[in-house]
Amino acid sequence: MRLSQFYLPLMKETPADAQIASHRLMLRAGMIRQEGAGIYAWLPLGFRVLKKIEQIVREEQNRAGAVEMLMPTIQQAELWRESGRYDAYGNEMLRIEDRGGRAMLFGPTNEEMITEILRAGAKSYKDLPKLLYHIQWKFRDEVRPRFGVMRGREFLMKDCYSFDIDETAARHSYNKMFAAYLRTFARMGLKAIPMRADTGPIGGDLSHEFIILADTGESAVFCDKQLIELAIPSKDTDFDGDLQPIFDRFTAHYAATDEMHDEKEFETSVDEKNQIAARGIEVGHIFFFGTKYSTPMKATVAGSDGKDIPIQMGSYGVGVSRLVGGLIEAYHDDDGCKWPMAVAPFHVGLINLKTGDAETEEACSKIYRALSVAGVEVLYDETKARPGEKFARMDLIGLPYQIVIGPRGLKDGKAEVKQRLDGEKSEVAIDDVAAHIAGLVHAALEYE
RNA sequence: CGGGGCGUAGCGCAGCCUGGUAGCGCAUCUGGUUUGGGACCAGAGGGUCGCAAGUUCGAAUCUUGCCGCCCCGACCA
Repeated sequence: MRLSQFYLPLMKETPADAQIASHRLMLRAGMIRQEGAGIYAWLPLGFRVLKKIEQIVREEQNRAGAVEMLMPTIQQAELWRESGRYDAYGNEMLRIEDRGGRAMLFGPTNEEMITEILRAGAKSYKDLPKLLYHIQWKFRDEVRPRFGVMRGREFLMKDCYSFDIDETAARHSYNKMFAAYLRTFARMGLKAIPMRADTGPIGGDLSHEFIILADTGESAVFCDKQLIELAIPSKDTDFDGDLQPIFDRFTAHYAATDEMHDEKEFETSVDEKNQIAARGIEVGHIFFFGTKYSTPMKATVAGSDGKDIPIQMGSYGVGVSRLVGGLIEAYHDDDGCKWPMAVAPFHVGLINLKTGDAETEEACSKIYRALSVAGVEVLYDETKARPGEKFARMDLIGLPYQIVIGPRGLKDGKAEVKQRLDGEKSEVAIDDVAAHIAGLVHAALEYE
C-alpha cells in the first residue's frame, strides 16, 4: 500500500482526553476516531490490526473444534424475558423500540439467542456436544466508558458457547477453550495468565479470566512467576483427546485477581522470589454455568433413556477490540506502537527519503514489488514529507521493520533496516534487502 | 449512579473574573529557500465561541435550562 493512497490522519500532539498509552497512541496513529462516549470508528490502520486479531482468534477457535456462525446485533426483548434477564440486566442494556412498538435491544451478549438456536435444532443427546461461536459487535451501556477501546460501550467480541449432555462432557468443552485461549493469546505475542474467577452461584472451579500483565491494567493481580514460563500447548494438540493435563498444569500455581485474592494462601503457596503482584488487563473469560439458561428456556435433549435432560452450557469470551488496546499497552514506547508481527497492520514500512529522486524511487519500487510478490504487507512512504517526519511517523505507527532508502546509502548500494521492537539498525545490500526482509517476516509469522 | 471538571479553528490552549463584535502555537493551502530524525521565510484560508432562552444599547464573557465530553470512585469483555 502506498501511503499517499492510504488514509492515515496522524496527530503530532496528544489529545487531552486520552489518559493511557494505548488510547493516546491509537488516536495519534490514526487507528480510531471517537464518535461518542465509548464509541469508536475504526480507521484503516486500526481496522487492519482488529482484523488480524480476529483472524487469530478464529483460527484457534476452529482448531479447537468450535464452529463459526453469526448472530444479529439486535435482539427481541421477548427472548430475554424467557431467561428472566430482560428485567435483571439493568441499565447496561441498550433498549430500543421498533416502529411497531416492540421492545428490542442491542445485544450485550448472546446466551439467550444461542440457547434458543440450539433448542430449535438439537433434540437428542446424539446431537451433542456442540461448540458454536461468533465474532460480533456488542453494546453495553457502561456507566463509565474509558481508556478508548479498552473499555468502550460498543466492542467486538468473540463469544463461544458449549452444549453438553453432562458435567463431565462440559468440562472437556471447557478444557478445549482453556487450551485454545492459551494458544490464541500466545500467537499475538501476549502472555495471558488464566486466573481463577468468581463462579457465582454455580460454584466449582470452572471459571477463569485470562489476564495480561500491564502497568495500566484495570485490576490488581497476583500470581506465581512459574505460570509465565509454562510452555503453551502446541499446534498439533489433539483437542479431542485428554486436555485435563493442560488444564492441571496451568492451574497448579497460584493466580488470582484482587477480588479472588487470598493473601495468606499467596504467601504460603508461592515462593517469595516467584510472587508477582502486578496490574492486569482481562482479555478473555471462560465460564461454565450449567443449566442456568437451558432450564428456564426449556432447552433440553432426550437422553438415552428417552427422558428430557437440560443442556449443560458454558460461554467463552475474548475481547477482540479490547485486545488492540491491550497489545499496545504491552508493546509501545514513547515514540509509538511496536507491533508484534502477527498483529501488525503492515509487516514492513518502506521509506523513500528523497521522493522525486529517480534512483531512490526506482530502488524503492523494486523492493516494494519484490516484497509484495513475496506476500509481505508493505506500507510504502513515497510522500514528499521531510525525512524526520517520515521516521517519526513510521515509529508512531510501529510496523515491525522499516526499510530506509536514501541517496546516502544508495551510493554504497545499501539499504538501512530498522527493527522497531529494539531499535536495532543494520545495513543490507540493496539487491538483497527484499529477500532478507521477506525471510525475517515469514520467520516471525511462523508459530508452534 | 455519587463527586469534580471541561465545551472557543483539525489538535493543544488563551480570552470569561472586570460585557464593546475573537486570538496564540501546531496543522492546512500558496510561493520561495531547504532536505538522513517532526525545517525556515513570506503570505493565505478556516470559528453562528456546544445548543436554547433571558438580562443588556451590546454577550465567548453575566443568569437559567438543556446537550455533549472527560476525570476520581462504585461496576464490567
